[in-house]
Amino acid sequence: MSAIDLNKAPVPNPFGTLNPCAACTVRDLSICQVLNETDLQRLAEIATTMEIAARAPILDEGEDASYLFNVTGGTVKLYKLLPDGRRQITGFLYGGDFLGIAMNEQYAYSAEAVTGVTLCRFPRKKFEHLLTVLPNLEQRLLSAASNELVQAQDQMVLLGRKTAKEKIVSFLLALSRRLEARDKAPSPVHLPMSRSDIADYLGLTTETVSRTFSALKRNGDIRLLDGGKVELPDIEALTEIADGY
Amino acid sequence: MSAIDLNKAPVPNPFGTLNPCAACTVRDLSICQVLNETDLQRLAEIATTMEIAARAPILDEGEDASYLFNVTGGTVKLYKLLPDGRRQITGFLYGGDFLGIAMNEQYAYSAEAVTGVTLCRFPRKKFEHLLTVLPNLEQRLLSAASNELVQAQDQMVLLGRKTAKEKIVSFLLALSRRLEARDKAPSPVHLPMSRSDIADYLGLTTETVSRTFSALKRNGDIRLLDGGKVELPDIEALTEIADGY
DNA sequence: GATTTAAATTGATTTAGGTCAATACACAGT
DNA sequence: ACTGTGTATTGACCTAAATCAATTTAAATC
Repeated sequence: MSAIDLNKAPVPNPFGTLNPCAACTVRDLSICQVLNETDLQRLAEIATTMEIAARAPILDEGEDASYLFNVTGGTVKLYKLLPDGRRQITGFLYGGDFLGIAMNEQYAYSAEAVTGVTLCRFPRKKFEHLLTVLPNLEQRLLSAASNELVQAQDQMVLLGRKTAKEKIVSFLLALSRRLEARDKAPSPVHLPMSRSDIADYLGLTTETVSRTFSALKRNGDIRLLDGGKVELPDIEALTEIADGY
Repeated sequence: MSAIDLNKAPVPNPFGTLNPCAACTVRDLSICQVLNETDLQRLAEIATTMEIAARAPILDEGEDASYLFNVTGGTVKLYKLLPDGRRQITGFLYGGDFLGIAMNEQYAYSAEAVTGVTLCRFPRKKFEHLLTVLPNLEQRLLSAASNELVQAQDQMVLLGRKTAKEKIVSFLLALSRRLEARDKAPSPVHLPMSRSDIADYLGLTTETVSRTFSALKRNGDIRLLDGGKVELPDIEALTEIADGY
């Protein structure tokens, strides 16, 4: 059974026959950005908007890849498991991110909602057909894949060669840069995920994550606010820490 | 100055006005596989074949990404450096692999020839233009990017969560599977790269790589032949080791 | 607001893999 | 064959982060 069946059923389009994209708050951040009204309509026709509760599974590694998704709100984690339960989180997705570039006939990883999540779901076959007739969209997807690969390589450097402190600071800075890229203040950053998720993303344990946060706090490098917010008082200084100067 | 300038000058097409692709031994493994005669000719028109000596640089991180490449022979390593010299090798490329999917205006990593290497070089602007008129090629590139992303995620699991032994065995098995995918015997595998390269690929030190090879050998899990060849006597058993059962 | 329950933090101890150092080996050049 | 230079291996020791084990804090649930 598909993991998605465990979740709330697709939400009926609240705009009746209207294009749901009209109300999409992340359109300009997503792959839809390159589509004109006509083409957007064609994509909307194969899309279903959905809401997923926090902690609910979205898809499971190895499952037939029947659907692709656009994350329109909330935070999603992607992860892979080893047989004995060791887990590596390969990425976090936020509003505007596309879910499903990296796969073949089966999903190559599992995905789970970290917070409440809203998604735009596309049947894969139909989506792939659209790709063949919307060259803009295919180009945009290639560009997204290219960016993801660059990020993946940075993450390999982090996992293979950085210390715990450098890993944590790199992670915080990546979130900060993401805010900047969207014309928001680079600090504070929000951490919707648990210490254990952060640990599994950075190749550490929860204890080491916690200790490292405490040490950074003690040293004045960061300030832990409530609601999972972290203030970065000196981003320059943090950048030096992240790259181990 | 471009790293490529340090290498041997481009080799004049040895086939005169003939399409050099006619003699390409890895055409069916590369992105060219999807092109018909006419389109292949168009790609060949913007291509220059080159030979790079072992250890010579091919491109440098941060440099303007003026060229893209097809590896037609030999082994290439891709890597990123931290300011203090720590190195992470993000991948090895072999005949048929495409070099340059993951980048923006500048190269996101450095590339160096491990062995003597033959390349097919494309000016990026011209290549990108060709993409817009050869939809097959763009599709193939997207599919290549997707596969690379899947591989990158596997590598994150390896770097973040596997033990030294699991890392080494996973690496050997990946090479073995590559041989199988090309209808060759899955053992022995060839290791053209140094212990230090393997270490920087797996997030280990040369000493640990060496010790782990020795332990695997002592245990009969592998046999070290000369010429950098490694025999894998029981691939089933190694697969269990690689995933930590 | 009181009561569970889960998540985060901190402490004590262990260990896998790193570091430092000394051979051993391989092969390129004479 | 001999010699030199870089690479690989092995040994002794050390340390960053993991593991094991309490607490403390925060967030649900009644």
